[in-house]
Amino acid sequence: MVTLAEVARRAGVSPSTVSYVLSRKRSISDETRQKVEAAIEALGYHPHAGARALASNRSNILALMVPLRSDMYVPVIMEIAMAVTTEAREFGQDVLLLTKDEGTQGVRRVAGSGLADALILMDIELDDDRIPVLRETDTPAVLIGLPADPAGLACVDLDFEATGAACAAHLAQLGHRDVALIGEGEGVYKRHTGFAARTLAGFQRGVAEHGLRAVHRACEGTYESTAGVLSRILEERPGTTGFVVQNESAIAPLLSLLRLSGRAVPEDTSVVAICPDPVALQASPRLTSVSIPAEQMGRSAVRLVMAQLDGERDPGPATLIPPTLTVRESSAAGPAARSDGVVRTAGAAT
Amino acid sequence: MVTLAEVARRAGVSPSTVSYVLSRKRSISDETRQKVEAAIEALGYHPHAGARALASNRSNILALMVPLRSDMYVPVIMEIAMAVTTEAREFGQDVLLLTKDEGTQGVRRVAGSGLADALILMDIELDDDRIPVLRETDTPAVLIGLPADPAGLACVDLDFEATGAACAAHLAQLGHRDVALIGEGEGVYKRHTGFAARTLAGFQRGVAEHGLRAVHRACEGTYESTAGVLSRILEERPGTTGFVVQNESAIAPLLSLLRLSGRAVPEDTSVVAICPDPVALQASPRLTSVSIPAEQMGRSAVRLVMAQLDGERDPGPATLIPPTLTVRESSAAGPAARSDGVVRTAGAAT
DNA sequence: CAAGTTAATCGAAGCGCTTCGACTATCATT
DNA sequence: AATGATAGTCGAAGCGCTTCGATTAACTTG
Repeated sequence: MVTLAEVARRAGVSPSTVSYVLSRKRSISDETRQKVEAAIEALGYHPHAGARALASNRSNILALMVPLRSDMYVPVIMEIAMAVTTEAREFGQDVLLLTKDEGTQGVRRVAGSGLADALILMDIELDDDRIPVLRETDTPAVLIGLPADPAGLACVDLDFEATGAACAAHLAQLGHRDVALIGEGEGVYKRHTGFAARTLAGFQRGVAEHGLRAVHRACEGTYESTAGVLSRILEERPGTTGFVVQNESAIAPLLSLLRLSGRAVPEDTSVVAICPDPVALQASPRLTSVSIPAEQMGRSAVRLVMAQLDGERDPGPATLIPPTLTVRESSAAGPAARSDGVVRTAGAAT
Repeated sequence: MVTLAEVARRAGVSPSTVSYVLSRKRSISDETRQKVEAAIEALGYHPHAGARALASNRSNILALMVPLRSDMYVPVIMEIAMAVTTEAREFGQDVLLLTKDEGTQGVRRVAGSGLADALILMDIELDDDRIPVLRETDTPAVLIGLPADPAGLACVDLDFEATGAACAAHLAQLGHRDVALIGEGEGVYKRHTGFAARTLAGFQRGVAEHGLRAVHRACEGTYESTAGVLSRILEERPGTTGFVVQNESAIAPLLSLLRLSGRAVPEDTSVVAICPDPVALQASPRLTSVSIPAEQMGRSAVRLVMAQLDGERDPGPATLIPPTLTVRESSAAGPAARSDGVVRTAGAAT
C-alpha cells in the first residue's frame, strides 16, 4: 500500500505538505504542487479512508437507509438510491447502504461509530421511531418523506397535497363533474407514510374548490380489488367520468376494466395517474400523470445533507417538490365541457 | 464520542483488554468480560470505524457495484442489492453502494483507499474492463454474472444454459413440436452480458436433444417490436405452439397478442417465461417460468467474498445456480401429446 | 531600512484502535 | 521443590492521516 509518507519522500517534501496539497487548506506553491501531484500519479496513491476518518473526524460517507419492502414502488426506490449515489459522488462522498429493518439500532450503530457522517432515510412513517434517535444523537440527516412532526428536520418529498389538488383541478377544467380517487391499499392510510392521506386531502380541497362531486376508495391494486372498487364507484355514482389513480398496480386493471365496461378512455372517461413517468408512458393509452420526481428527491436530499455538514444549522421548512402534471392521452373534455362546446385536447383528438 | 479508553477506565481494565473482549482474540475471564460489557452498555460505546480500519487493516465494508441502467430488470437488481446487504450484516459487514459508471476508476479508488475489503460486481460484461483491474490490484471480488474468461475469479449466476435447455425440454415433454424463443433485444446479444447468448445455446441444445423445430428472435420488448416478432414467427412457422420468453417487458404484449390472434393460452399455445417470480405470478394466466434467483445470487456472492476474506485462495469454478422451472397455468399439452391422448396439466384443467 | 505582512513549508502531536511481547498468577507435571 | 504450561492481563508501539504552531524567506511600507 502506498502511503502519504512515501509520496512525500518521492516529492521531496514533508508529509504535511502533501496533505495540504490534497486538502487545499493552505496555500501551496505551484512548483511544489506539481511535484506532489506527479509523485501521487507515479505511485498510484490513494489516501487511506480509515486513517483519514480517524484524523479528520469525517468519513466522507453518507448512509442511505432503504426499505426492504414498502408501499413504495421498487423502481422509484432504486432511482432515488441511484440519484443519491451519483449526487453524493459529486460531493466526494460515498454511500453506505442500510436496510430499514436495521431500524433504530442501525441508526445508532452508524452514527455512533463514525461510519457515516450523515443519514438519508427513506420510507418515513408518520411516527417513525428513527426520528427520536436522530434528535437524541444529533446526527445530520435528511428524510425522504414527511413525518407527522417534521420540526427541526430536513425533509424532501413530492408535495402530495398539491398533487391531489392538481389532479382534481385538471379534471374540473376538462369539464368533469363526478370524479373518483382510487388510492392505495387500506393499510397505507392507517399506519404509514402519510403520502396517501396528503394526496386525499389535496384532492378533496381541489374537489371543493371546483364544486365537483367526488368519492374516494382505497384499493389494494390486485385485479380483483380494483374490479370491486370500480364497480362500487360506478354503482354509487354512475355519472363518474374522471378518475385519479394513486396505486401503480391498479392502473393496468383499471384500464382493462373500463374498456370491458364499455367506457372508452379518454372519450367517455378520463384517467389521471400519480406514478413514475415510465409507468404512465407504457400504459395504453399513455396516461396523463403527475410523475414521482425520484431523481430530484435523491439529489435534493444529498444537497440538504451536505449543507448540514457544511455547518448549516437550520434545516428550514420541508422541501416539497411541486407536482408536474403532464397531459397525455388518457384525459379529455368531460360531459360539462362537451355540452359547452369545448374542444378536446390534442392527445384525445389524434 | 465514547472511546475504548473510556470504557477501559470505567471497567477498571486496560484498553487492550477491552479490545480483546470485543475481538475475542484472546481469552478473557468471565468476570472481566462482564465488567467490560457492562461499561460498554452503560456508556453506549460503539467502536470508531475509521480507527478500527486503520489499526486492523480491515474496514468491514463490502463494495457493491450496481448498474445505473442495464439490460437487467430493475426489481431484480434491487432484490440482489437487498440480499447482499442483509447477508453482509450477518457477517458484520456493511455495504458501500457504487454505480457501474464509476468504472475502473471506482474499482481503483475503493480498492486503493482501503474503503472496502472486497468488491461485488453486477452487470458483468463478457469482456468487462473492471476485471483486469481486479486481477492487477489483487482485490478480493465476486462477480454476479459470467464474463468470457472467468478463470481465477469467483462468479455467481443463474445457469442460463441449463435454463434454456429446461424450457425446451418442458415444451417437448408437453408434446410441442414447433417452438420459438423470444429473446432480449438485438444489442444484448452483441455486446453485453452473455446471459442471453447462453440461454439461446441451451435452448438450442434442448431443441436438438428432443428433436424439436425452433426459431429464435431478438425482441426489444415494446408492444410494436413484440407484435412484429410474433407475426414473423407465425408466418414462418404457423404450427408454432410453444414459446419461451426471456424479456420481461415482452411478456404482457405477447400474451395480449396471442389472445388477439385467437390463440388461447394454454389451450392452443404454451408460454414459458424466464423472469422473476412476481412477474410470472402477476400475468394472467400465471406463467410457467424459470425464476431469476436474485436473493440466492446476492447471498451466495456475499458468502463467496467472505470466504476469500477468510483466506480462501482458490475461487473454484463459477457458482451456477441450477434453474427451477415452475409449472403454472400458461403451459399445457401440445399437439403431439394431445393426439397421443396425454392428459393436460392441472393448471390448464381448472 | 527596520518592522510588519504574507506565502510556503516543516515537525510533531494525536485521532481511537489493534496487536505483539512481556508479565504475573495459577495449576499440572516431573 | 523446581519446571513448564496455560490463562489472563497490561503497556506500548504503531496504523496513515490531519492539523496546529513554528519557522523561514520574500515582500511591503512608512
